[in-house]
Amino acid sequence: MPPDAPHDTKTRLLDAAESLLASQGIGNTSLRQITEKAGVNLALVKYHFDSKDGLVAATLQRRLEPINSIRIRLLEELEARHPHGPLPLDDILTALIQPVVDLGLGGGPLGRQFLKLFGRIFSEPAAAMNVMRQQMGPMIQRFDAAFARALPHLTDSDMGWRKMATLGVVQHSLLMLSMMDELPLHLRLPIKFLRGTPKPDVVLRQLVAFCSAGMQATLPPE
Amino acid sequence: MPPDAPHDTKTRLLDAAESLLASQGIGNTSLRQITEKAGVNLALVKYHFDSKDGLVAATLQRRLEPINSIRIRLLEELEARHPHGPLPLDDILTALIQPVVDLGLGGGPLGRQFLKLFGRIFSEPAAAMNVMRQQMGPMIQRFDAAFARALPHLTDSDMGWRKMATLGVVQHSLLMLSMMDELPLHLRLPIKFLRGTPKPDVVLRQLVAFCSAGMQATLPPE
DNA sequence: GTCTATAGGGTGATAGAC
DNA sequence: GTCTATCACCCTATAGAC
Repeated sequence: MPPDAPHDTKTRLLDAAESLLASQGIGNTSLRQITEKAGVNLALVKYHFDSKDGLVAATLQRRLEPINSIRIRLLEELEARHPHGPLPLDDILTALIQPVVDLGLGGGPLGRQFLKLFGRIFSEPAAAMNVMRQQMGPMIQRFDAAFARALPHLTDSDMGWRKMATLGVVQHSLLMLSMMDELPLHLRLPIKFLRGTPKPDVVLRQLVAFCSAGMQATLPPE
Repeated sequence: MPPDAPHDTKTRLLDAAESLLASQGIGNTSLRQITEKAGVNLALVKYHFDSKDGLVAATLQRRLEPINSIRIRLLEELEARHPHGPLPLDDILTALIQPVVDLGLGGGPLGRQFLKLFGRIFSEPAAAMNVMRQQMGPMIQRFDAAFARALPHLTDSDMGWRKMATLGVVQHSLLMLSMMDELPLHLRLPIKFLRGTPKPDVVLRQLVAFCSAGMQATLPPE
């Protein structure tokens, strides 16, 4: 237990869980590892979070909620600046991508930890899926109208494919970035073009450019 | 054990492992579950694959190897058709994406199973990473020259970001598609635009269009 | 809120007989 | 190649004292 560990038991459990879940995955992390790292008694997991699933869900929720709040705030500000007519696509994508990139790469190693956990979310089972439904679902739906205003000529189906692809770009790129400092050099094939940790604004610029172009793609005839 | 189960023990273990690893993830699947499903003695895992990690690696390898062989063959055919000058970007992307989509969605439910396992690869720990290095790394490197010929004006760094984003699109979209028939309706937010299983050529067309546009994106000034 | 103690079960690995 | 049996350890959940 580090000397500056928070005194609140719940927070200590969440911090320890976040770090271990990020580096090992959910299935491979035990409550014993978490409580030991937190310097907290095993039984307190049940008292504060009821079960392992409860702790995992709370860990995800703690970070996702503020990120999604900022996303929606940015989107609302954008809508206020453009009350009529089409919305600038790049600005919508920035509202979607900037908060998670900033929180992940802007701060210290804690943010990186969360990026990794976030990158894993879609691959992990039920516990994570519940958070997806509560946190990500409503957020994405909130963006639907904005995307439709920016690209009014797209069918629902075409738009669906493109939103899925956009989420994939964000998810995968952030997972790769978060793994950078822990992969041995010879395993860094997908990101060997990077020297050191990229700055948030560099990441944002690249991801927005790719997704924006993809969103506006012309489908070839069938 | 189904009546048409293969008689080869190794194959039975690989089949059972593939199905269980896909639906539960690596960390949440035990050797006992796998051997029971395979109708095979627990100790035979050690004999044939030495360890759980060995079995997991072999399971991934069995499917990735033929997919990556086809990818490289398609790429070579493309290069033979265009011995000089720029390569058509969409054709490169098709060579990269078509084999995995076809194997995943073209056949029966077995392919779908693999798609899910494949979609999880990047989130799972060391065992999977070894296969990445052996199977995916060389394959992606093989495509590097082709991409450079198609987009000669891109810097190495810009190209790196775009290749990463492209892999993210493929990885994430296929994972979502493979989860379709198992997610409850109310959890299908990211793919609710789909009715039923999409045909491989529809998926290919959408993914190639998005990635192709993203690859050719114009970066805004910093 | 926090603790001890334990129930009840799962885990991967492996020695050694056939 | 296949089996049984077992080792040594890990797991989550929980009852009940403080």
